[in-house]
Parts: sequence; C-alpha cells; structure tokens
Amino acid sequence: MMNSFLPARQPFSLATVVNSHGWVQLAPFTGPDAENGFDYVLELTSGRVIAFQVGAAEGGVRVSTETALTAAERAEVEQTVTWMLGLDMDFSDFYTAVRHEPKLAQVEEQAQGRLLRAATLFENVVKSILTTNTTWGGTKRMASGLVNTFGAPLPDDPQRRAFPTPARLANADVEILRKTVRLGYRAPYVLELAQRVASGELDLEEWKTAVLPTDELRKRLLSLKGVGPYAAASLLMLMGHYDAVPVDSWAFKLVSYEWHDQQPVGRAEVEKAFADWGQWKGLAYWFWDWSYHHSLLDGSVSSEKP
DNA sequence: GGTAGACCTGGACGC
DNA sequence: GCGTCCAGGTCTACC
Repeated sequence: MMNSFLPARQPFSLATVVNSHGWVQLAPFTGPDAENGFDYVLELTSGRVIAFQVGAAEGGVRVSTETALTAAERAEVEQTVTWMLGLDMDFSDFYTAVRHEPKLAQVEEQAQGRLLRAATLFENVVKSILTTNTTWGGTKRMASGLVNTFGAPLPDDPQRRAFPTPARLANADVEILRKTVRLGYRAPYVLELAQRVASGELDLEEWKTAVLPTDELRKRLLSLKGVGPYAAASLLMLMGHYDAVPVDSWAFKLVSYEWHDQQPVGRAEVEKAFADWGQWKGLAYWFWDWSYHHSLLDGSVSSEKP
C-alpha cells in the first residue's frame, strides 16, 4: 500500500501532460480516467510487477498502489513517475519566447510543454518504432501484442501485464514477434534492440540523464535500427530537446493548410515554417493552435490520429 | 549526401 | 469479393 504526493514545478496540469500525445492510449497505460489520470503496470528492477495509479492533486500528482513496497521500490516508483510526467521540468523560457505569438497564446495557461513518457527509454524507443509506416490503430495493436505476449503479469490480476523488459524480449522468437505480435518487418529491429540492451552492450537508460548536445543524441538515436529521422526527432522531443521538428506526413498537411494554400509542401517548407523558434521549434510545432485546420483535415486524414 | 524500391499489416477505397 | 493504395518511415543499394 502506498500513497505518495509528488510536487510539480508550476505551472503544471496532469490532464495536459496525459493528453499531450497518444502514449496514454498504448499498453500498459490505461486511461485517461475521469480525472485525466492514468493507470500503469510496471516491472520494477527487483523483478516485482506492480500496478499504480496517477491522479491530480493540488500542486502536483498523487501516486497510489495496492502493493506493499519496500523503501527502495517506493523510491523507484516515485522516480519513475517523476520522469514520466517531467514533474521538475521548467518551461518558463519557452513561455517567454512565445509570448507574442497568437497561435501559441494558450501554452502557458494550459501548462503545455511536457510530453508524457513511458517508464523506460527502451519502451519509448520501441513504441516510436511501432508508430512508423503504419496507422495509429496498428501502433496500438502492436503495443498491446508485445505486452500481452511477453510482458510480466501482475500477480493479483494476471490479465494485466507490464511492458516487456529487454531481457524478456531478447529471448523472443523473431517469427513470434513477426506473426503473433504482428510487428511485420519491424520484428528484427525490436529484437535486435532488446538483445543489445539486455546484453549490456547498449545502455539506453543512461541516455535519459546524460547531458548531450542534440546532434550527438540524434546521432545515437539514428544508430538504432528502425529509428530514422522522424522517430529520432520524436524521441528528441520526448527527451527534452526541442530544436528539431518531427516532420511526418501529418506535418506536411498542417503546414500546407496553414501557410501554403493547401499546395503540397516538402521537408524544407516545414523546417522553414518553424526555423525562427530556434531551440523551441519542436514545441512550437507540437503545441501550435491548428484547431481551425483540424476541422478542414478531418475528411482527408484518419480520425484515429491522436 | 541524395534518391528509388522494397517492406509487414490492415483498413479504405474503387471496381 | 478482389486488387490497389497507403498510413504520424526506414533500410539498403545504388548513383
């Protein structure tokens, strides 16, 4: 049994973080719940599997679990949730930089900036690979497949499982990943990543805290099989590097509608549109108020996009 | 360093 | 019903 309060640097809104992108819809997240919190199943480094709930609280969040935890396990959960929500992140310079841009007028009031992260960088990288060259429905199916097939079950409710650790995936049969989990051509990418991390050759989690220039981190991300320019830019955003725009087919459509009279645009136009935002360009793109164009686009783009 | 062609899967579309 | 296209791209093999 545990019930912790974790303070957040202000401004902060749990709902804003949880809904910052689609991650909350991917297993082992469940949510968002009525108060815009979420549930999550986590395999701790001790090997125990627990479920915890995150809910809104004055000045921060409340984390609770039914399981009795050791002091070390409790600290691990608190540290994990702090990272997942970016509780100590500071966006005051971003808010100052965009103060005079009407299309970003809402960011400070809504406490935008933080992007919801899965518990480990490994999980975030795998899920990024699962977003490429497929629909959002496909991404959700593949994430559920990985969790249900290879994740460690929760003792009290074995139907619920954690995201598989690298060690669990490292021994997976690539054909099971391909045919049962239906990762398709992504199967060898995920398997290779799991094996490199499990063997100790690759210390992905160390990248979370390493202080690296964006170019160096991008180079490292691109060295991972299955991670190309789009996935690398998305992961850079998740890791707090905003000097790149995650250019995908969606970005082309939005920029085309916003500034190019619906004429086709390329990578150069997308980059140019946000170049002036410098170190904040990724966030400027992500939180730009596209609402007017969303309604225009609804007919031509899958409504499943989060 | 830049660009075709192939690539798993499943849903949408045209016929 | 069936073929084709393509989705929040990336890899490889060639220029």
